[in-house]
Amino acid sequence: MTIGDAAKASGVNAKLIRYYESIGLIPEAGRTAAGYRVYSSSDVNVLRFVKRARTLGFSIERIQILVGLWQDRSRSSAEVKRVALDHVAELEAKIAELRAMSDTLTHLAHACHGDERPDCPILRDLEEGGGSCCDGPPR
Amino acid sequence: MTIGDAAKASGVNAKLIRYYESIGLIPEAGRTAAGYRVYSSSDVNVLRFVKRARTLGFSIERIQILVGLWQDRSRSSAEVKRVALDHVAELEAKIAELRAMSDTLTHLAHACHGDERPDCPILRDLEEGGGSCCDGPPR
DNA sequence: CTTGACCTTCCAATCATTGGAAGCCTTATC
DNA sequence: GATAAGGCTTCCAATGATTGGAAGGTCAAG
Repeated sequence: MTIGDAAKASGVNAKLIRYYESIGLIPEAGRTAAGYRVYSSSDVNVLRFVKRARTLGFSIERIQILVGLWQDRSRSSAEVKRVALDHVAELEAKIAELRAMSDTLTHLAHACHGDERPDCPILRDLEEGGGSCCDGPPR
Repeated sequence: MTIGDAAKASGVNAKLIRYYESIGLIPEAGRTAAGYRVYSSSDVNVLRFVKRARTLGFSIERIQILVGLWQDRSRSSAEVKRVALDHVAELEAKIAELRAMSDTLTHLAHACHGDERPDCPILRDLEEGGGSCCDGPPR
């Protein structure tokens, strides 16, 4: 299989496969006499694993670890679970951050007339640093 | 005020102030005879506006627009609101994406024993592409 | 033998921010 | 006046993951 075939079979862009190789996420592929990279179906399995892990938002660094655990028959599921839960914690932190942004902005936009007049609570918030306008009692 | 003073007053790193100037987000600062950048309190206000907007997750591109509207007395609040709501839509899309990742992983981790044995539903999901393991009926 | 589709490497851009290096300016102290 | 500290300047580079393009080699079919 050439890199293009492996790309189709795995769903990972050929360009990205080369990148993954360059950073050491996947091992260096074999080469034909002409210098073309050669892939086996087990290489494609690794690429599919990586793709699924990326879909779940794992960083390349964590995927390195996961691939290592995957191929280690003496792994403990506790190790895998810890990597996954570390990632979940990061996802939840990011979600909370975005949630706070969205809620603040939604609140401000709701208070904005949205007409032809220039007066706007959104700009007032940005101007004042979001300190204390319109907020309920602090808890 | 020097750039360091403006940084302290606005909360925006001096390095970042230079960057914002280089990309045209803020106008070029005046200079002393020796070439030092000079800032006024109104410059600091702009920096604070930018900082607050970044805190709310606005892209630099959108902040350009917001600063323009802020300084445009003939703006309509509808324009501001639209920019804000566009951003809210992006935030919500991102949140939904991360939510799906987190939920999937939480589910998988829950099904993982997390002990010394190698068997692990998380790795099985990554291996199989998350196709049909453990899912309820598709809707 | 030419065309087109593939492959190769290298460099660059994305987005916002941070870091360092090398060198100049200002201020304070000796 | 020398010197040291600390702030300022510019330029270059790195982050993370991915994508884009350019320039050139290779393979298969016609």
